[in-house]
Amino acid sequence: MSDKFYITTPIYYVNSAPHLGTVYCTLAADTIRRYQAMLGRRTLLVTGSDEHSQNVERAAKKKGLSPYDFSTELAAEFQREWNLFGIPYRFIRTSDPRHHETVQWLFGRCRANGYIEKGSYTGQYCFNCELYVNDAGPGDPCPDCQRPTETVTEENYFFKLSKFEKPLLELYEKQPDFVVPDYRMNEIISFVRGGLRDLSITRSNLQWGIPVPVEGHHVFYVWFDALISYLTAVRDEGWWPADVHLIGKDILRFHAIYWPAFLMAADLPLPRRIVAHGWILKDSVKMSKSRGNVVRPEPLRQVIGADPLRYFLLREIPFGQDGNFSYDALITRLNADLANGLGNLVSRTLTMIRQYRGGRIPAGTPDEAIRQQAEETIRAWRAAFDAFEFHRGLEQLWSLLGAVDKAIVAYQPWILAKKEDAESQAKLDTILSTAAEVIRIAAVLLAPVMPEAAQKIWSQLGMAGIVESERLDRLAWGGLGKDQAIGEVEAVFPRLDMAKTIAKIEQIDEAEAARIDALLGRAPAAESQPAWQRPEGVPPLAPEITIDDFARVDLRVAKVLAAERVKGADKLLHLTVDVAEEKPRTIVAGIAEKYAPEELVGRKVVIVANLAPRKLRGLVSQGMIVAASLENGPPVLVGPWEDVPVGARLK
RNA sequence: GCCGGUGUAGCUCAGUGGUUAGAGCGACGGUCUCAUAAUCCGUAGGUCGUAGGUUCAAAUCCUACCGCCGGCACCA
Repeated sequence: MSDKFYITTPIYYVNSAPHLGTVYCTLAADTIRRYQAMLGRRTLLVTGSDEHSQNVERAAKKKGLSPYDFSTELAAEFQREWNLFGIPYRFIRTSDPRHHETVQWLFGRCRANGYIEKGSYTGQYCFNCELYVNDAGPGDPCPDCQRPTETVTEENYFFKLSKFEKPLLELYEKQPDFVVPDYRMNEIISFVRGGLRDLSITRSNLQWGIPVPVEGHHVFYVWFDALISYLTAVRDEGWWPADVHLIGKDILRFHAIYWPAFLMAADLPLPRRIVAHGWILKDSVKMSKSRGNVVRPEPLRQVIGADPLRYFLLREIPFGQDGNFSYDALITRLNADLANGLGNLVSRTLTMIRQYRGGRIPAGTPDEAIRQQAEETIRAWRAAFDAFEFHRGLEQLWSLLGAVDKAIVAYQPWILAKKEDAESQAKLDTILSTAAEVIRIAAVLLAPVMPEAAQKIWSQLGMAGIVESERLDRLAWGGLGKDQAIGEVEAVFPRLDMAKTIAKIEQIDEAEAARIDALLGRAPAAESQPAWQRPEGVPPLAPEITIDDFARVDLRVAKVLAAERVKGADKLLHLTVDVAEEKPRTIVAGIAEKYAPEELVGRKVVIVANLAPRKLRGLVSQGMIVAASLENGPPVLVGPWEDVPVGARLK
């Protein structure tokens, strides 16, 4: 087993400020790092900022800053957040000259090994998403943002990803836990089995990026930039390879396929594991800027504290799965588990020790059942944390705490205290020392999850030193000092009032939202009247066109003669339509989810009649049906209000 | 359409062949008093998605179907 442990979070895109999702990932990484440190390893957590992109260029311009200065402000915002959360980290910025060097160096190695090739590429590009849209035709909208794509031809450098199909599959086979959870590993395997295409890794249409060391104006594609920061951060220091790349499930493919392929091409060691977590949903709905339901972390931290938030996120959400966040669930769980559970147990135990034993933890014979359960809990905790199943470890520990609460009631120490016989006094010593010992063990186990609270409990128990310098691999029953004097007793987890707590969070959130808008250079919401907001699902207007542009589009009224489902496709209908031509046309339309074939026959619809034919599922579609829809909404067919002969042109 | 997962008490989930199917939370009733209106006890009566099948015995294995989730394909 290695004595070092290097973990990374993604480097976060400076397009937005930290939100609950990034905080979740970073807190989890911090917990894993602390856990590993308590196993005696040298540890390092790297996080950072991903700064090169056209979006950043644009946002900076809007704010009147250079991309670098804009990014500097945002990078500072991230660092500030991690500082406030008490997370030790090393921060890497992609704009750092050291990083530029590393990327160019890696490019050089891949090239020298024959895995880089020059080629040209023509495709539909979405400037908003900075993505090529596979298989899109001219004028097609972007699948993600619905904005129109533009036809772009670039001479680019390609990474020969296709050569790594086999090596990657061998890697996955040899290391089935390369990707965690296992169902994500399966997804990756089946994706790679489906074949890999070479990857264009340079762009010539932006400036704000890392220059490719060749003639021309190329910069590197974001993924042949961002991923490499994991390497830049620790070059020549012996930390590489990373032990864990902790990421969100949305960027798994880049980490599990591209990244190992880049490293193989450059003859470098591969990271040991890619661990993908799920998304946090707000009230069961995905968080997004357009929905305006993004949860800002600062108000939560300020009102309930970093530790309780850490506990909630790791306990409530089975790691790897999507999880739900709501104020109600948060406060309910914190009150139940932390205030009523752990906090109250510490409080009642220490109070009894003070009242019945003068503030000294008596040396007693342990309660055997509790001792056994405690030792089992330590084992289970280790197993759960090694497998990134934090919620299971926490669950186990809490059932131990519950057992202690039950035992206290069974022993009735308040009655024992009033009896003077030796047997009663011995029993009193047993329950008090047993409870105190469990609390000591809990403090050590919890230290990676709630470092501050664990330290408080540790000190209240009268333990000397720093709880995090304890070794989890040596943790066992019986670590209390003889006749140890306890410290000052104080509530560690105050009970939260649901309504007041939520009100406080929302109040702080208002100011925080405004501060972040200003930081990102977004229009500040006018004070008197709220800024107009585009209704959900309504896409922004396409760029202006002239009448001539419009005249090039030939829209015609057509009548559906026949309709049937297309085999092997959910969304496609095969339509035969009459457009007053010599022969009826075939049109393949993606409306099968909304319209049954039989209800279409005989209807008059509008088609784009002069669209270049396109092959879909083996059928040649000669045109496109006009339908209206919101983003991701069902299409609604458009037809004439009054009857009009087929073949009529729309102008 | 293909691949994978999943469907268990109001909620979140545990339970991979064998006594009357469990936990936590929430709710209701009761209790102790060491404790943060905490703890503890009891109650809540869930066709274990549906229909078949295998078996002495199935929530647990098999088949089909339905719902949901994810990936891919496909579309807009």
